[in-house]
Amino acid sequence: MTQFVHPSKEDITLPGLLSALADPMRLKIVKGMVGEKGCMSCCKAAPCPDMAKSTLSHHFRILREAGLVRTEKRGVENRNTLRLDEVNDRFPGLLKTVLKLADH
Amino acid sequence: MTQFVHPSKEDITLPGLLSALADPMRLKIVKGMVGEKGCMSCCKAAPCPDMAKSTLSHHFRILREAGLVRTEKRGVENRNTLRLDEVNDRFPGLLKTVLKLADH
DNA sequence: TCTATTGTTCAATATGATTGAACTATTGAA
DNA sequence: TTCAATAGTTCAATCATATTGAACAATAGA
Repeated sequence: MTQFVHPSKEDITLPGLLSALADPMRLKIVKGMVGEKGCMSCCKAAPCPDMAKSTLSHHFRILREAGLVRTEKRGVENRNTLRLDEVNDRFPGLLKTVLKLADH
Repeated sequence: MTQFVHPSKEDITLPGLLSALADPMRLKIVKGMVGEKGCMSCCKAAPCPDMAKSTLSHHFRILREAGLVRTEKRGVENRNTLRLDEVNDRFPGLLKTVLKLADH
């Protein structure tokens, strides 16, 4: 059984968030999750089909450990939810600003 | 003679900025430069006196290449200026948001 | 039960960070 | 002008992190 580790809201840090969002792949994943109302399987969230499964898994782990994403196992796939309220509560305006600028 | 390489405003990228700001040392440097009206020598900007000179030099190179800082040689020391207007012009609100949240 | 699907973990390699040592360039004083 | 002090850069070595293929685990459905 795989257990997912999520930081509590208080343990979310600004460097952790920025570092997680600084990767183009992960930024696309997060953007995609906002579009899909914050819930997505790992495969659906993949911004690039050529990316190795293990790399994708690694990126989701970074997003989890940064506190951006909550992962739950649902059947055969993972259900990933953006921790929007918690992140906004701790760092107001950050996600909104970054995601707005992420278009180009 | 040492020549400093700075990206043009158009070449500043969001991942580059986020990645540069994701490091606690560099975030402190940038914060310090805002407090000092955007101009500072490398030594003065050091957030930690125990840090090796070469590490500090490396951090300033990252900040330069991200487009956050402009470095000019002035006598024996370097004059580092925050490229506030250019960064704000290209990614409006980003610096303000990040720096406001950087306090804690 | 057998197979396909979804994702994790592991080991190996490649890429980036950190530091001490050596070097360059400027300033100021003898 | 020569010498030492100051401020940073560059280089090479070491250490940490990212990336990927291969093997594995767990669930769903035939």
